[in-house]
Amino acid sequence: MLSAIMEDYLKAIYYLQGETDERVRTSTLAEHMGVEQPSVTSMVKKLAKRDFVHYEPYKGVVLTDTGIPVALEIIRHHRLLERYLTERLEYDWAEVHDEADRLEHHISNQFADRIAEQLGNPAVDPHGDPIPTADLDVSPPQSGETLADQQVGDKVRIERVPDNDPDLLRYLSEHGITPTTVVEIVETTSFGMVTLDPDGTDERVALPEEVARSITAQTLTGASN
Amino acid sequence: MLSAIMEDYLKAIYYLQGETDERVRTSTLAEHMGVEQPSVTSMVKKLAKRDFVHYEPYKGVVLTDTGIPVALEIIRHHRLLERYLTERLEYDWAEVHDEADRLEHHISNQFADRIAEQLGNPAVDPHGDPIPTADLDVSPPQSGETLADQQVGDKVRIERVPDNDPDLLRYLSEHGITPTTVVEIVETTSFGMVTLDPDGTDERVALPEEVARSITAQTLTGASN
DNA sequence: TTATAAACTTAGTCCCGTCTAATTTCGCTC
DNA sequence: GAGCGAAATTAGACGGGACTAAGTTTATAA
Ligand SMILES: [Mn+2]
Ligand SMILES: [Mn+2]
Ligand SMILES: [Mn+2]
Ligand SMILES: [Mn+2]
Repeated sequence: MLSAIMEDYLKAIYYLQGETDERVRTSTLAEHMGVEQPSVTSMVKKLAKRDFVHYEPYKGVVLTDTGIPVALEIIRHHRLLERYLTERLEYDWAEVHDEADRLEHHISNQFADRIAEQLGNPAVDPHGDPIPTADLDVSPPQSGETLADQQVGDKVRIERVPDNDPDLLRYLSEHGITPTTVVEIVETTSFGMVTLDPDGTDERVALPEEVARSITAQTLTGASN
Repeated sequence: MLSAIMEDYLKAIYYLQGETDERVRTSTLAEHMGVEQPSVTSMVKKLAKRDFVHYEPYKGVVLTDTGIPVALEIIRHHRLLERYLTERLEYDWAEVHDEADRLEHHISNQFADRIAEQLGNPAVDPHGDPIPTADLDVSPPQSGETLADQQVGDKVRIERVPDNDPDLLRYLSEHGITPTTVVEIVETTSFGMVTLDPDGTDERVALPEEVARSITAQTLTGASN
């Protein structure tokens, strides 16, 4: 009916168009999928012919109302699998992404619903990303803020971390940083380094600003308090 | 590395060549895979070039020592998944086959080992088929006998049932026939009907001889006792 | 307003796994 | 050992998804 590859394209388009429904450019999609641009052009034409995306040559693509639920279904599968693997099959949160990225295309909705039930219908995956419900409602991001937006002295609660970099995930969990962790910003430098103090420990954790910008967090108290 | 389709061919060849290492003919394989003969010829050439099978034109194929472990790995995945789905995710034994037949190609060995561990390394799947161990040892069939080989009055213990016919599986479980069930043969007819009495109940269960021949069973006591 | 670089699409090729139609080989009977 | 039907193979095509090379379009900036 719809190949695993096509599903990955739809998922990527969903992710890249973000909240703002921006058109996703061929080059962006090519970069993200790890293929050359002509492969993308050829694929988006097929997706457009089957009405999963609006495609305007030279302008990019946007998901249609047909495409969105397909993307959300796959995302639901992915995040439920990640949660199930970590909670029930003793996977480390750094390992789950690749396994989930394959299996998401091959489990039935029944399978997804069963593991959701086993887990008590969790709202978020191990990286803090929201899990769409069975009828594909997805909660909006709690805040748009990232660790890079903070001032020295701010205390913030980590919301979500990127899920596709095992090394980073291992580093973060080794230093006690996971979603719901509270950290204080202890230093920011002009050359792009952010230093954190997790939870009231004395440990310092340093992150490049680009990484800090990929971690979202909710402000608890400002430096002014 | 090896496509899901190729894995299914190898699994089919393993199944069809059976214990006896008979050559599997193109037509048999085509029938079993639900494809036309030229598709099989073309595929077995590819498998032969990659040394998974010995192929002799017009004579058929046999798995090589390279091909056998690949087939066994997939069979291990399949049967572990069936067991996991029935035991942990509330699937009915009639439903598990199709889900397992897809997922078997996409779970990692790590995933398989984890669910095996969760289940306590079971020896058989829900249909009574042996599950190869992590190092791919597979126990030989307990006996070669089937329900069609029995005499009236014999008591036998059901060993394994075919796993790919949901209607049959539903029928059997509704009438209390599963692996390890003990049944008595109460009637066999010249026109190919076998009637059973499960376990000491008064219920009669009738099966066509062809179906009876697909169910293996171990003789407990003969009519002469 | 036009030149130029970057982005994008088109054209053509390849491998995969399937198909139909045509041909060859096998195995058996006479 | 010739003939014949069944089984298998070869030939050629197609859709999926990728690639490289070549040609367009767009955006930008002189
Ligand atoms: Mn994927
Ligand atoms: Mn995740
Ligand atoms: Mn399969
Ligand atoms: Mn089975």
